[in-house]
Amino acid sequence: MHHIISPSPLGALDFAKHHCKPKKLLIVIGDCLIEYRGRAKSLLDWGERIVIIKQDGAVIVHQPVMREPVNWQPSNTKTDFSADDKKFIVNTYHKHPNEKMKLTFRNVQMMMVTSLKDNARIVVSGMETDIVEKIMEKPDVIEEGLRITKREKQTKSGMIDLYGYDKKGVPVIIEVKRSLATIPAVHQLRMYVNDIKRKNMEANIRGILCAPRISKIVKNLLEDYGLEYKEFGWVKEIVDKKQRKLF
Amino acid sequence: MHHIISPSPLGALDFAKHHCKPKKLLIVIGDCLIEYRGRAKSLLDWGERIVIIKQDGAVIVHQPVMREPVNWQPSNTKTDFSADDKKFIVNTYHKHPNEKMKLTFRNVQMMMVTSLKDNARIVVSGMETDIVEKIMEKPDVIEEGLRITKREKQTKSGMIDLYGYDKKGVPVIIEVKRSLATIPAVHQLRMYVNDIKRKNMEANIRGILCAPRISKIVKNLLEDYGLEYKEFGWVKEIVDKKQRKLF
DNA sequence: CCTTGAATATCGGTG
DNA sequence: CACCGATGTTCAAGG
Repeated sequence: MHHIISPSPLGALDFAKHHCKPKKLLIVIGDCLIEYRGRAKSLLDWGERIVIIKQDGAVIVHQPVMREPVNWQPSNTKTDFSADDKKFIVNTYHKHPNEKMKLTFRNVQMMMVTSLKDNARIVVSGMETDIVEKIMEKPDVIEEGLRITKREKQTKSGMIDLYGYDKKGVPVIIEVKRSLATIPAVHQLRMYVNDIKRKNMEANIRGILCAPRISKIVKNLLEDYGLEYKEFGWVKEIVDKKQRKLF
Repeated sequence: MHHIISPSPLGALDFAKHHCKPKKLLIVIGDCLIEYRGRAKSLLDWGERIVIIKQDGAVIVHQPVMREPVNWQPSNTKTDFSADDKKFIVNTYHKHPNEKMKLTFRNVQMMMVTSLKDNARIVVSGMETDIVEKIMEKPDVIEEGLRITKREKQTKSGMIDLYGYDKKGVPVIIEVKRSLATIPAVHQLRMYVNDIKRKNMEANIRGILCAPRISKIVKNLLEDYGLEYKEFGWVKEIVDKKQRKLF
């Protein structure tokens, strides 16, 4: 791990050239102006930010607030450095899509280079897949007597999450949302149901939107279209099952 | 700006307690294990990462690769520190939604505290709003003789982007997508058209999906529902207009 | 490679 | 506060 405090622009360039090799991670903190051009175009006026150039070439720029980076480049971005006696400049280039970002520093507070070792992969649970799996395993959580026959069935209108029959043998289509269900989700479910109705020449098909909660407008839409809502509350049980071995 | 290299766990705690006050920004680089519980649940095994605690309380954790943080907390998160002679521990708590994240460090490479000043706001152009504005200004880019009468009109099914009449006086509904148009977008447009048809007792209403490109499945869907597609090519002109004063 | 949909999405605007 | 849609969304999975 190497670092330098308050280098001059040429000092910063020297540090970058000397230490910043492939597979190294560089952090620069300083006062910069940022121009981006690619899928869109942006300009960010002077201000003090943190810039991280990661070991895979990804570049992220953080202002002192907010979770999101204000500017960035994805993995496999090429970076080069230049300077004169007033400015230290970082240029980044990416292909497919073509994008470039230029950072012009008029002051650098600190730079550091290191190489981090991290082979761990995060394990997350409680997401839509987990909920779908839970319903597959034990369809009674939706409705007594429900049988699931297919998962992620392809239709002309897109993919549906679950397909099966209720205890009376009526076909049931289920769309799962792990958070607040949206209006497009209702339209999507309605299209699924219509497609199946048309295809099977079958008028009696149920569509169920399964989510922890829905807004009033979504509730009304479902009613208008003869669709149903099943609240699938907080998935504590699912999370605990998957995480038992982790914690 | 203060920093410390390779502190012991208790040294790290001392540094954090001494320097980390509100409105300060803290960076910790070290080997840690991370547990998160909130909307979902996650576990990340030991590895070397960069942790940034921002001046608004946001916390982001970056592995040495990828653009996205592996773990995080949003703005207004509370953080506290503790340690024993083996471990340095960072606990973070957030409300609405309730979430907590615990970082356990078994080694710290570096810590630094600073306070960054950045009042700049990024200016981005080339996005959907710009495209909608462009069409408002000069509807001929969509079709000769088109008149736009309303923007972001509220309907029962949601919001539509643009509403107007073609040169023959036929009502036209336009949905704008700045990138690849999705299947839900088609459903949405279809619902808009149906709503207006029903409300106005008017059978002849056109729906146009406006996007730089569409997939085959979306093209087929549009045809099935009697909707239209208008390619709105790369928005260089728009970008240039808005950015002329910036660059 | 392209297409599709999820995300601890995040974030801003509006009622 | 809840709701809604855009994002330079990013990312992984499947065809």
